[in-house]
Order: sequence, then structure tokens, then C-alpha cells
Amino acid sequence: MLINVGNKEKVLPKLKTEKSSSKKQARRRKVLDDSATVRARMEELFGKYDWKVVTNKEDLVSFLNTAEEFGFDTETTSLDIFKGELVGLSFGTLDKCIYVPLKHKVGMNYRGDIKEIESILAEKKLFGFNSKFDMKALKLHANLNVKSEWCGYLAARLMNSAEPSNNLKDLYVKYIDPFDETYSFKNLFNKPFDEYDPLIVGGYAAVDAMKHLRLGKWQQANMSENDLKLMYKLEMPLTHDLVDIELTGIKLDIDWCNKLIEELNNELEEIKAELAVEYPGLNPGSPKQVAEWIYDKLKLLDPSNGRGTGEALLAQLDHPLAEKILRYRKAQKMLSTYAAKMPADADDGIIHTTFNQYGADTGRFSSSDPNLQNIPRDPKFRKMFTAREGHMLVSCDYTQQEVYILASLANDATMKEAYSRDADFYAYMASIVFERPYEDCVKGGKHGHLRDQMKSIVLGINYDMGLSSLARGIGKSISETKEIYERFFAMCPGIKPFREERLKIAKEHGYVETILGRKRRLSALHLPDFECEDKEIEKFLNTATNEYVIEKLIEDARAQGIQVIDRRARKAYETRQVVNSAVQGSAADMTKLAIVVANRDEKLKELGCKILMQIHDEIVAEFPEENAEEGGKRLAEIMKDVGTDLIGIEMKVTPTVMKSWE
DNA sequence: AGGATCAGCGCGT
DNA sequence: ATACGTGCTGATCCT
Repeated sequence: MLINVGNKEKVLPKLKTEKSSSKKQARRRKVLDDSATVRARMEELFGKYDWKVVTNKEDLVSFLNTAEEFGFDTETTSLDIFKGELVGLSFGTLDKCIYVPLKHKVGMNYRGDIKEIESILAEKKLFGFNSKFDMKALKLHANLNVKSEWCGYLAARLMNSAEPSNNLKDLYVKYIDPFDETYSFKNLFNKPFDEYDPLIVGGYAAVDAMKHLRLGKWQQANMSENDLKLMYKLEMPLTHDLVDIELTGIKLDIDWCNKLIEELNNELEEIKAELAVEYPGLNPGSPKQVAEWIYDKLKLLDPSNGRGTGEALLAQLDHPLAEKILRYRKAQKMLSTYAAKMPADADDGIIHTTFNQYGADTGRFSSSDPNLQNIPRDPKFRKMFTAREGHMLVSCDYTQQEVYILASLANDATMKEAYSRDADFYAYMASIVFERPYEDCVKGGKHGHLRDQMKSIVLGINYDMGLSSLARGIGKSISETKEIYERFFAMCPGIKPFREERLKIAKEHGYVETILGRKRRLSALHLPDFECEDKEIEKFLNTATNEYVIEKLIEDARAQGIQVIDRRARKAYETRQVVNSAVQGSAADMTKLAIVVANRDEKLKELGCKILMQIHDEIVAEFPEENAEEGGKRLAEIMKDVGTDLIGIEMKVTPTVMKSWE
């Protein structure tokens, strides 16, 4: 496995690490291009390991008979399994490993059908790293069904959501062998793996399998009981489900895509023609050029607040140029990211996304290549995705999933009461907090706007919004907003203690937990606001309360060349993450568990249910037409029961049956 | 000329 | 000083 997943810097935008320089160095290292050099480099890296190439069934079976647990790995010619080939397969014990070449263009390949070892593999515990990729590749290209016991990537994410790198090589050096050299496919090889002789490069593949086992065993021995449970009850079953979900894919309505493409292209041409007349030379896709027109040539805005050209800013301008730019960007986005992108990514008219089941540090999924979790709400674009012949799509979504979870985690009597009534939640909450009759607070009622305000406030609580941004959101003054906020906290007595309790735990232990005990690590909350080489200044800064005095002191100290570390922004950021992660991460727990349970439900199996995708609080599945109605009900029921069991509040799930997604 | 990376932007829950 | 993502284009740096 060559993918480096989930390895993004997640820090305040301003903070930088020294990571980029080492990457540059790696890039400069000379690529190996002649076989003698490759041979020498392979020997240098893998000569110390006990590895060999296996090309016949007897040797393979006899190796597999030596142990019960193996690391495993696959080699492919592309990270997109639908474009690439399966080139080989490797297995490793803790000290021996083998490479089984399947489709090398040079040297000898395995003689026989690898499918024949399926039953042997079923008896073994296979440790992978991002093993979903390998399972997919084996299933797609060799019809070989494998269920991995362990995924080192998922385990690493569970053990430390803030791990600086989730790359196998980095984890291996950090936890298993500090003297092992890190290397990557790219700086070892300059042509596809199948163009090398397995006898020369087999070590590269075989050793990874061994490393997978070594890392996995270390993780099992060192992770908490609860993390182990999450692996075995949630993430591993889920990763097996995702193999099928991703391989199944979702059908595209190509004709409809083409229609959208044509429409958008026409619109873009029109706008470009209009722009060319009055604003010659302007590329509307270039923020820099747009800024030049707005700030320099037309002087529509004063650049003192920066030279941004974002939507909110342009929309205020009320100028034909701004209006055209916005229309252009919208159409360009819809075309390049959606309408044209989907058919381009499809394989035989089917979209196979890749879900990263631990994509976010909260535990949420992400989706890529293509991302199916940010398809525009506009039904025009959702309609690109359609059910197969004779089938229907069923979409089930949790109603206000995160708000239910907030009510449960905070154990807030008012919010729980709101949910126990069969009423509009936000309208009910508005009627309590603003002390108005419920009927007046419903959508379209006399005080319907209070419902909208309540919605913004609850969203604000979830993101731990500051007063000023909330005030902007609901269109009130800061003091009015403050009053509303205070009334909300008074009427919902669970919320404040919940925040404080979570924050206290986070400060003490450095993490916040979801309902299933998934941990999100935070690094700065336990540290003081300020650190300074001059301890007297440090003490003063950390005890002072006057904002102005603090700023002045920092300024003076820095002017004298005294370093001051100011963690206030980071700590405020992490404070917001504490509140949100508990809720967002618990929501992720809920939807993940629902998929696992649904995929094991006998009735759904009988009904021919195939789950196609997850969009955080929504699961989309496909059923044979005649079963869709019943299947939707069953899927919704399962989701509801899983959620209700988890949080102790009756969840609501709405199924929708449709031919195309909407 | 073409690849890698960054900034700015905008789409979703 | 609103949480979590992916990915496009253009700009820029590098080979």
C-alpha cells in the first residue's frame, strides 16, 4: 500500500511546522533509473530482512502454514484500483516475509490461480495498513475475498487522532524501529512496479507486509481496552462493509451530466463574452486579477481590509462586474467540480468514491475521488446519481442528529422535553426561551423569525461561536445577542455545565471523548496562556486580566527582543473543538454503528439492500424496485434504533424512496 | 514545458 | 476568532 492517508496538518492556519523542508530533501534525492542502482539500493534497504519471492502454490501454502497471523499487502500500478492492475501480493510474519508476483512484466510470476488460497487465508488473521484498499484490489482483480483482522491506519487514528503522520513508514520508525530508514515508492522507483523484476524489488513489497504485522501487534499490545473494542466492534466491521460499498458504487445518469455540462459551458461562454467587452484581458477565474480591477482600476473598495474577492464581499458591491464574476465562479465550480468531474471519474458509468472512514479527527468520514459528501443540494446536480435498472434509491437521514446528541450529552431537561413532544424542535425551544406561545413560533407564524434565530443559536452553541459572529448570524446587536444567549443558558440548564465539564476533562487529560469513547486529542489546553524566558513577565501575563495591559506588555517585551509565546488563540480554538468534537464525533459514532448493524441485518439482506454512500447523517442505499418501500422503512428503523440506544433519546429517521438522488 | 505546492475560493454536513 | 472535510483554478517555484 502506497497511499499516505489522513496526513494533513491540523493546526491553526498561522502555525507552520518544519515538515516541508524534509520533503524537499526527499524529492531531491536521486531517482534510481538503472537496474544496477536499483539492485544496490534494494539490497541496502531490505538486505537485512529475511524475504523471498514465491511463485508456486506449494511454497506459498507452506509459508502460510507456519503461522496464524500475517501481515499482508498488495502492489498495484495505480492508487485508483479501477485504473490500475494488481501486480503482486505479500505476506509476512514477524521475522520472515514473502512476495508473490502476479503480473510483473519482467521476471517470473506466480503460477496458478491465487483464488485457490482463499480458504487458507480465511483461517488466518491478516494485518494490513489501510487494508480496505488491499481488500478491494484483491476482490476486484483476483476475485479473492479477504477479511483483514487489523488495519494499522485505523488503529493509529484511534490511538492518537493528532498523530503528526499516519504514514506507515513514519509510524514504523516512531514506534517499532527508530533505525529503519523511511523511503517512498516515488524516491525509489521511476517506473511502475510491474516493470521491475520481482527478484530485485520483491523486498520492497514483502517487507511492508512484515511491518504491517509488527505495527499491528504493537498497537494491539499498547492501545486501550476501549480502543480495542472500537476496532473490533466498529471500525474493522465497517471497513469490511466499505469494501462492498465502494466496489458497488453508484450509477451516473450520463445523459443528464452531459446536459448539465452543455448548459454550464454555454453560460460560461456568455459571461466571458460579456466580460471581454467591458473588462478586457480579465480572467474571471483569477482572484488576483479580479482584485486588481476591484481595488486598483475601479476602486470599488478600499484595500485596507485586505484584497479579498470572496462571495460575501462581492455580493455587497452591487456592481455589474461583481455580479458577473459571481455568476462565472458559480458556473465554473458546478462544471469543474461536479457536472464534468463525475463522468470523468466514473468507471463504466459507475462512481466509486473512496471513503476515508477516519477522515476527520473527530471520527467522521471523508470522501474523495470524487467527494460524494459535498454534492450541491440543488436537485439538478443530485439527479446525476441514479438507481440501476430495476432498482430504486433509498435515502435515510437522521433528523437534527447533532442537536439530539447535544441534548443527550448535556442531559438538558429542556431540550429533551422539546424532543419528547411531537413538536417542531426549534419552534418549541423558541417559545420557551423567548416566552411566546408555541403556535406563534412555528414556521410562518407570528414570531416565525424567532424559530430561525433559535436555529442559529443552537448551531452557535455547537460550534461554540463567539457573541459577535452569532450577532452577525441573527442580525442583532451584540448586547441583544448576549441577552438572548444568557436567556438560552438559563432555560437550558444542562448546556453550560456540559461545556465546563468537557473542558475540565480536556484540560486535565488532553482529550475529549465521544459517546463511544473515541478520543480527540488536544495539545495546548493544559498549558498556560503565555510562556516567556523572563519568568516575571510570564507570571504577570498569566495572571493579568486587563486586555490592554497584556497587549502592551507583550509589545514591550518583544521590542526588547524577549520571546513571548502567546497561546490564547490556539487555546480558544481548542476550546471550540472540545465542544464540537464531543457532538460531531458522537454523531459519527452513531452513523458508523448504524451502517455496521444495517449491513448485518438479515431482513435487509433478503430485501437486496446495498448501501451506496454516507453523508454524515444520511445513508443512501439501493434496493430492487419492489423492495424499496419496505427496505427504506427497515433501514430507517435500524438507524433509529441504533441512535436511540446510543443516546437514550428517541431519534427520528426519515426514509425517502426515489429513482434519482435529490 | 511540466510537476509540486500554496493561496483563495466555494461546495457539503 | 464557527466545527469538520475535498478539490478546483491560478500563481509561483522548481526541475
